[in-house]
Amino acid sequence: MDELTTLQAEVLKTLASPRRLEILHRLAGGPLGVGHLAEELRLSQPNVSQHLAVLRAAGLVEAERDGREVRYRLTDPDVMVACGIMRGVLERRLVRLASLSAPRAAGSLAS
Amino acid sequence: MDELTTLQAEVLKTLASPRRLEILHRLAGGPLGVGHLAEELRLSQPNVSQHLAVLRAAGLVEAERDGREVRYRLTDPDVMVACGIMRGVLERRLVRLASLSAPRAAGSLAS
DNA sequence: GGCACTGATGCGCAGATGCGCATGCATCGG
DNA sequence: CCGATGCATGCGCATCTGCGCATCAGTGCC
Repeated sequence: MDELTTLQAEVLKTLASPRRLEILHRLAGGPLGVGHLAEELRLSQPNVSQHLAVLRAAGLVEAERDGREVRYRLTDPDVMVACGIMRGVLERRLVRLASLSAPRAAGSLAS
Repeated sequence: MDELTTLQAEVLKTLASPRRLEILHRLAGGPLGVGHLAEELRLSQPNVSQHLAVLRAAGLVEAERDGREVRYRLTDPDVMVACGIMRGVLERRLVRLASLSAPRAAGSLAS
């Protein structure tokens, strides 16, 4: 029905991978080559390349040749802002879970 | 490696469905019963129920019985804020695509 | 208790995804 | 031209997901 919703689901599906999230986080610090990413993330080069292809197809990253290397960079940093908000929510959730199992250790001030 | 990243990927995977996104958007307007959702979204009741179960497992919604009905509501509205940001990005992207195919009709002011 | 209503669950199939692995393609140096 | 480097692609398999359908379970009314 709503095309925007469909598109958003596609993008979210692309983001819904720990490896791709890691890749994006690295790219948030600046453009990087495939080999560099593969080394830092301890992943095989083909694997990283595939994930980057997926991210590129979703329009989340852009590629640019620089000599023999191919530099990838974030297309739209705002996406990472959205991810950051979500991370904040999840962090709070983890803290909450931790304080439930050990109330006197954490934020029991609230009660 | 990073547990937060893994958790985030799980949540994103849960969000990566047009139907679930629609459900969340409806719930953003207030708690609703399963049948109500199914009717509005033109989906079968079992289907909606399954999606709600998935959303509940991810901690995105919470359920509460009210008589025979089961009211579902958003656990954390901030998640929808993140979704909103992403929607904004995608909207802009769609506009950009439209203006590329018909430059004189849209935001050609920029040039 | 019996019945109607509302929601949850089990099952099976079709389609999609992620991964490792081997291989193909482009670029640069000799 | 040839080898080396850096990246992309194709393939096959194991796994997962979403959906429809039928059925089960909880609740309230009579």
